[in-house]
Amino acid sequence: MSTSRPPSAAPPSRSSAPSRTLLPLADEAPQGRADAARNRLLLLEAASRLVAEHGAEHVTMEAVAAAASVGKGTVFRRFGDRAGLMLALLDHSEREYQQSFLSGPPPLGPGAPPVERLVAFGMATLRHLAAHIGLYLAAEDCASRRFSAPPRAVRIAHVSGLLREAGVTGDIELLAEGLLAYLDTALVDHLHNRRGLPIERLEHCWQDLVVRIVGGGHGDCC
Amino acid sequence: MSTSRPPSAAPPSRSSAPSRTLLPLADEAPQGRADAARNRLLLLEAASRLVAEHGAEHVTMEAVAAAASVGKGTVFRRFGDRAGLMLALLDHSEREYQQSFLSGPPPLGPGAPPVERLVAFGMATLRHLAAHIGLYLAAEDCASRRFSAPPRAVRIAHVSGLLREAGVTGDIELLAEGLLAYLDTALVDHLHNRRGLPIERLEHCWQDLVVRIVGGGHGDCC
DNA sequence: CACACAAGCGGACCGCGGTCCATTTTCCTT
DNA sequence: AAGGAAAATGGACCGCGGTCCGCTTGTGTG
Repeated sequence: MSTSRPPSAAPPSRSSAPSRTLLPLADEAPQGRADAARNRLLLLEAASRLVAEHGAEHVTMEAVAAAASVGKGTVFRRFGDRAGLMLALLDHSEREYQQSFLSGPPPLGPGAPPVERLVAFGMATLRHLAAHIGLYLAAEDCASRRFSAPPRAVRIAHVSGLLREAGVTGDIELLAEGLLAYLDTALVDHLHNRRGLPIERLEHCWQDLVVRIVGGGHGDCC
Repeated sequence: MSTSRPPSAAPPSRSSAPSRTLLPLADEAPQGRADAARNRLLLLEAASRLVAEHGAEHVTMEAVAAAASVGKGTVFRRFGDRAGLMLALLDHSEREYQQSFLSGPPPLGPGAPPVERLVAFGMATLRHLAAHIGLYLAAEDCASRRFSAPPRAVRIAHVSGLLREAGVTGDIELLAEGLLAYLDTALVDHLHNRRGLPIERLEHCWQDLVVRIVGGGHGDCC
């Protein structure tokens, strides 16, 4: 795992998957051999079908390999591990979601006051998460994969920025972590899917949380 | 897993481990055969030693079984699964920790104003977590084991109660979940052990968080 | 004390994630 | 077109968590 490694392209993990910038980009295989790119597409297609059919949690790597008529080793070479494959499957919608709050129309995107953007961000995130919960759970299952993945970094940066814009004082970075913890995949799954709380209730509480934290932060109330 | 099961004692999971009340209690094996109780002790002792030697993350179930001179099946019969074993190892300190805020001296225990208790609770939790992080991570590794375990229920109830006492209005239950999310095992591990933030900084931000959330809740500032 | 039966035991077995490496394929160079 | 090296492949292999089931052992009963 640390001895000799090819100079570029596909180190331990994904080959052209999420890691270029902060926003993961996966679809194309800009460099590399033709058969590799073709197999990647075959695999994504097969995986997508299997996930749609049986749910992400029941899709094994071997099944994906078989469905794509490809060796098991190839799946791991292309995507690093199970989480990497799931992340690649999420790439499309994750990018759309990210762009919606990074450069989309207000109140989610730039143009609205930061508090409104923050509230809208939570709503969008909760809904995005709920829509793809299976894949996100599978992409974050083991330990602290969820903290190293690019999506989280983007969200942290975004929330931090909005808090700062909103004039919040204090440990912005940790405050952002704290806020974002409320939007944790497993927590949302637990509250919404296991305990049955409607998303609207989670959204409402998010709004409350934001108002309390931001509202108390720049002291314009006393 | 649902066909025929003995009438009492040890269903699928732990035999006499956490589940009696909300506070897990594990040590004794009140009912059951003598050799079972002896093996349970052997196993706990062996597991404890191995964890101390190699860290919880590197201790395999087979190794524990071997170290206790016992069959692998016995480990699973006694503790259900890996998480159950880790939880059993945590039982002692978890009980001490729980009692410290449920019935200990102020400001952690009853007697102090709720906001102070809440702040003290966060400090205690952060320190408790940091002290046993390896075991907690191992006890919560897979998916949403962390939401079903008794410890979490106790903490939620406690935080909810304090919020209510503090006169906070709104969706108390969800606010409690949100606050507690900041004290999530994996998050604390990430911030403290991976990113190197000192516990004091986490504590300070917890205090900030509590003040913002509670302070804005009963409107005595405007 | 003998007996019967449930409770307990252990290790073979399974499935899955992940690794390794001998072989094959692609593509660049001449 | 030929050659060769890097890149890619695939499936045997490993370790670990978890299950199963035939055998052993402790314990209450007559």
